[in-house]
Amino acid sequence: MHEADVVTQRKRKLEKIIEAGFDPYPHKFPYTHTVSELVKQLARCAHDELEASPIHVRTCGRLIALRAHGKAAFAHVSDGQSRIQIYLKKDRVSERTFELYEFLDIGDLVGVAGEIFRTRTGELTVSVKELDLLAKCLLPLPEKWHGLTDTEIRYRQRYVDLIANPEVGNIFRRRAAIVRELRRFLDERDYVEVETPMMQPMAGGATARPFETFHKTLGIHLYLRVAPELYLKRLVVGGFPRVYELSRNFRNEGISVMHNPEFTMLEFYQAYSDYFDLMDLSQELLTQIVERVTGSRKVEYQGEVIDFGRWHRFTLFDSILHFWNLPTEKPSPTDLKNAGPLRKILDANQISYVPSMGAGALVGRLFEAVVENQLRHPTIIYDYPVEISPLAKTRDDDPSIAERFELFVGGIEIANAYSELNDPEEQRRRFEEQLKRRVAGDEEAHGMDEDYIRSLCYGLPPTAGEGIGVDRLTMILTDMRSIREVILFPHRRPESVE
RNA sequence: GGGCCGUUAGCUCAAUUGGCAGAGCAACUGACUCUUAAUCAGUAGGUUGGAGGUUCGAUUCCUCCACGGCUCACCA
Repeated sequence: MHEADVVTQRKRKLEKIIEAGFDPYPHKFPYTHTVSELVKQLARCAHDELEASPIHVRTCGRLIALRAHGKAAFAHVSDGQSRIQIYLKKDRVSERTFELYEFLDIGDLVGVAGEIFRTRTGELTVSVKELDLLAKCLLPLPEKWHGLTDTEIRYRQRYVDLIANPEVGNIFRRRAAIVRELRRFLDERDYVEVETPMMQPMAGGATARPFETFHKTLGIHLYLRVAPELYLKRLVVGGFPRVYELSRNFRNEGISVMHNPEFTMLEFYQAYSDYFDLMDLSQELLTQIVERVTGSRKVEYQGEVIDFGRWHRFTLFDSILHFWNLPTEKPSPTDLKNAGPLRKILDANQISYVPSMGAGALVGRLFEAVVENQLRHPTIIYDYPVEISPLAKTRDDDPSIAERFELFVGGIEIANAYSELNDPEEQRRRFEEQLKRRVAGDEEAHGMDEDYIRSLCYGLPPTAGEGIGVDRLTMILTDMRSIREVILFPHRRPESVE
C-alpha cells in the first residue's frame, strides 16, 4: 500500500462525508472538558456513582485507536497529553452519526458528546450520543506499538513524533516548567528581565564564529549574537544592578549531541558581587529548580542518581589532582603551571592540543580529558587560567588565574560564571590581544568593541555574571542524552527533494 | 571535517554461504453491540536510499554519492 493510495482512500472518505451533508472542517467545537480534565476530575468516580447521577460531557481530540465491533465500536481520543475511551453503539446514536463513524480513520480529529460511564473492566468511557468530525487526517499515522523511532522523521516532522510518542510532549512540558521556574527564581530576587539585540554589528561576549546577515536599508552587515553579555553589562553600567535575559544564542559551529546552532541561555548579572556570591546563588537556584520541577532533589540521569543535595567544589588545579585516573604518574602542582611538563603529560596520554597553546590552555585540555566526565554530582570548578577566560577579572593574589567557575552535572557543563572585568584599560588590552589573533586568522577571536569600552569608562560596578545552558539543564532533568531531544525543531540538513 | 555503524512495505523489524523479498501493525473487503496490542476469515501493498561494478544470479560482495546514528576534533 503506497502512502499515496492511503491518501486517495481517505480523500474519498472525506468526499463521502461531505456528500452526507457534514461540514468537513467546522470552525469550532464547544466542549465542557478537555480529555485531560475528564481523566483528572473523574479518576475516582466509581461505576455506581456515575450510573446514579450521569454526567454529560463534550470533549474533543485526536482518534488514536479504533476497535470496531460491527454495530458498536471502542476508540481512544487523545488531547495530546491524556487519552479517554469512547464507546459508540449503533442503537444509541442517530443513523447519520453512525454513518459518519463508518467514514472515520485513526488520526481524525473528533468531538463527542455523551455520558461518562465505566466499562466492565473499569475504564472511564464516554458513551457517545453525538459525534462530529473536526478535521480529517489524510496521512497514515505511525505504528501503535513501537511508535515512531526513525530520528529523521521524528525531528523533521516533530508533529508526527508528538502524536505517535506522547512522552515526547512531557519533555517539552518539563522544559517549559524549567524556564518558568528560572524566571520565578530571578524575579523573586528583583532581577529585571530585559531583551537586548539578537542582531549585532559585532558578535561579542563569547569566542565563537557567528552567523552573518545583511540589513538592506542600513546597508550594513549584522551578526546573530553569540552571547548577550556585553549588552547586559552596559545595562549594569546604566543602573540595572540585577538583570537577566533568557533567550537564544547562535553559534556557527559544529552540531553534536551537545550542540545546536541556536541554543537557549539564561544570562544574569549581579552588581556589587563576585564569583563566590554566584556559586552560592547557583547552588540555591539549581536545587530549587530541580525540586520544583521534579518534586525531588534526586534525579536519575542515564542510569545514575544525581543528588542535588550533594554539592562539591574544587579549584580546577585541585580537581585534576583529585580525579587523576590516567595511566601515567600523577603530576605535581608545579607541572600543571608549566607548558613543558603539561605537553609531556598530554603527549604521554595521547590527548591532542594545538601547539600554540600556553600553559593555561594546556591545563584546560588536561582538565577536560581527566575531570569533566567524572563530575556526575553537581560540582563547581573554580579558578580558571586567565588564558582561556578573556572576559573575567583576575585574582588579586595571582594574575594568571581568573575569578571564574563552571558548573558540571552528569559530566555536562551547565553553567559558566565569573567576576566581570571592569577595568576599561585592561579590557582594551585584552581586546587588542584578541584582535592580533583575529588578524592571525582565528575566526572566533573577539573584535574590538569601542562602545563597550566607552561604557566601562563610565564605571561598571564590581559585578559577577553567569550563563546557564537551558537546553543542557533540560537534558539533565529529562534524562536525555542528546540536545536534539530537548529542542523541538533541531537543525538538520534540508530535506532532499525527491 | 575524520573513524565506525546503519538505510528493506505508511510504521516497527526479519531474510541461512550470493539462490523465489517476509511478518506484525496500519490500509481494504466481510463477520462481530463491554473492547482495550480486540478477535476471526480474506485482499492489496516492494525499482531493498541513489548511481555504477563483480557475478549465471546481488537486500547480501566492491566503489562512489545522499541521509542518519555513535564517536573524535571545535564548541556551551
